[in-house]
Amino acid sequence: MARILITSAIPYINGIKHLGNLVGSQLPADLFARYCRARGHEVLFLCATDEHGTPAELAAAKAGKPVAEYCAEMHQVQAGIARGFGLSFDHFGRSSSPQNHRLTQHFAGKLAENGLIREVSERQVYSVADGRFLPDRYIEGTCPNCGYDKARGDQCENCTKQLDPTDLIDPRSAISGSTDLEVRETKHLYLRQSALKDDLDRWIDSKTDWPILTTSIAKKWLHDGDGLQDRGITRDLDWGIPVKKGTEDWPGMEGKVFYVWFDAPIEYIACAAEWAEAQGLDEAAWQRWWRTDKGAGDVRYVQFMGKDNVPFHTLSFPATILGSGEPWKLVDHLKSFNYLNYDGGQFSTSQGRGVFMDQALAILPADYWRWWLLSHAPESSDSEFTWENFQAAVNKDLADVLGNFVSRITKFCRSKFGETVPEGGEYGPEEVALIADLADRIRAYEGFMEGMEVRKSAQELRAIWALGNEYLQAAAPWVTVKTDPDRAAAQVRFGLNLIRLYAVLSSPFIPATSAAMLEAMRTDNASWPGDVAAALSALPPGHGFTVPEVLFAKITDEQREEWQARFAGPRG
RNA sequence: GGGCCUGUAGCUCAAUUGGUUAGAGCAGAGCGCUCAUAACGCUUUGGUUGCAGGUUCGAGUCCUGCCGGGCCUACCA
Repeated sequence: MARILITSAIPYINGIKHLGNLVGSQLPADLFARYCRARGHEVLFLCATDEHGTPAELAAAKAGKPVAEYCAEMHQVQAGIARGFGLSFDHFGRSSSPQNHRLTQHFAGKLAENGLIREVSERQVYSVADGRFLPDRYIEGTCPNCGYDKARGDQCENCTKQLDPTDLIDPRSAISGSTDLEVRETKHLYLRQSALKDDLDRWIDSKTDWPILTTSIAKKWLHDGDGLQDRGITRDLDWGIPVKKGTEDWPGMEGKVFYVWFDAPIEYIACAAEWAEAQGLDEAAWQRWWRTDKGAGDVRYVQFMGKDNVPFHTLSFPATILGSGEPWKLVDHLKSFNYLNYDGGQFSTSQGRGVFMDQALAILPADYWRWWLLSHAPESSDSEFTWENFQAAVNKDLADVLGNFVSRITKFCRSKFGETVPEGGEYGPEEVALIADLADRIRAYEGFMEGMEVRKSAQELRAIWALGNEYLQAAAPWVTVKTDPDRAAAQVRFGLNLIRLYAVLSSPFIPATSAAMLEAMRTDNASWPGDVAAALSALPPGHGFTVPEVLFAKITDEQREEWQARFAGPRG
């Protein structure tokens, strides 16, 4: 039994996430966590909301609420939706937790002790009307290069020229539109990532089995231009973790907070501390997952995220950990995903384009979405959601191949033998042959799941389902029942046992349906089929069952057209 | 501008890392079955692997150029 620590990139607090966000981190992480648990491993699966930063402050202001209150509410909303999707976090924490405050300040203190923090005085744009410093992207003006009047302070979206906010003609605040801007001197802390460049480089080089997407992004940042740059880790904001050196004040940094990208990954650790506290456990309980000197030596740590998060997880966060000089666990495997597009364009939170998690759940049960998203996960390149593809794939895979299999065998049994696993007959050569085929495919499925090859896993699982229909077609119990009732009884018994087997194998993908299948079979035996022959005798003759409701109703053309129209425009 | 990824059947994707005749699922066609959600099974039609060159006994795979799509480029997160 292995010990596996799993984290999903933590979703930002300013609103409900769309399906593209879900498929890039939380959902595949949940698939892996459920699989690892099903295999009997000890798993700690953590996620949280990422609550700091300018967008959170602005979203709260827009909602007319204090930012702390807004974040607390949105955390509850996101937690509820996560439950709705069956995301099996051991804990869903908050980056604003007291635990994260302490740990973030602790790491900053250690980094300072080790000479890896430097103070930098810089000049930044301050908006008098907004009462705040403005990040470059929150300053708008006319592009000096092309004359576009909505150029942002970091780059002109029209001509793509890189800009400095002071380059803009007639600059204004993107928040309030105010032109009452001035440049003020302010002091910030920088993490000396450049000093850790060689350590990080060697570490990345040792990760030969990571996705190319992951290592190429890391390499680019390490070697591009002058190499890895130091990064500012503080901001002039109200909402965030106050800058402290461990538990001590940091002279000159009063009123400043840590930058969200400094404290967000540390929340992975703090979340474990939150989990322990919520479980009534002591410090040692979470440290054995995170401190290699306190029991985490045998932990395998896997992270899941979209490609946009890769630099922070391959460089910034490892720099924080390595730089602390303390024996914290570094990530062992980093699974990154491309983007899911929506009907010819990108999903967009800011533009309200696509299907959002709450809307998805309002339309269909989570398992429909889980199956489609995972079986189309954007692993090798960006992938695309279309309603036609969604309807066709879900109807075929879930309703026809799996759902109908369960229907045909349970209903046939009920009509010929009653709602009891029939007695009589024995498994013959056909069943033995199928057991061998199943075993081959199950072993392949395990290999793909362990390798986090999501699409291939789904493909293999579907092939396993299809074997059931092939078997029934060949066995034809509706024929043998007339000539050789014992033979028919054995065939039906085999088919009913396949339902239980499928429930177990499918549980990482479609947990709610798997549970319904086990319930219909009136069993709580969800043990993984190491011995496939034994697994197919788990339900003995005489065992009662229930014919379940249709597991997956088909998506009709009318529904699809209605949804297509409803989600064509921006979210209302 | 620079870097990285990507282009394979009508659609969505594979191809053991340079090795026989490029494979699956869906959609299409034909046949079979009648237990089942008009479901299932079997058979089958689809390819000049974006284009043009090159290296090699051999290229979807490596190199060069061109065309298209995407991402990143460090103060959104």
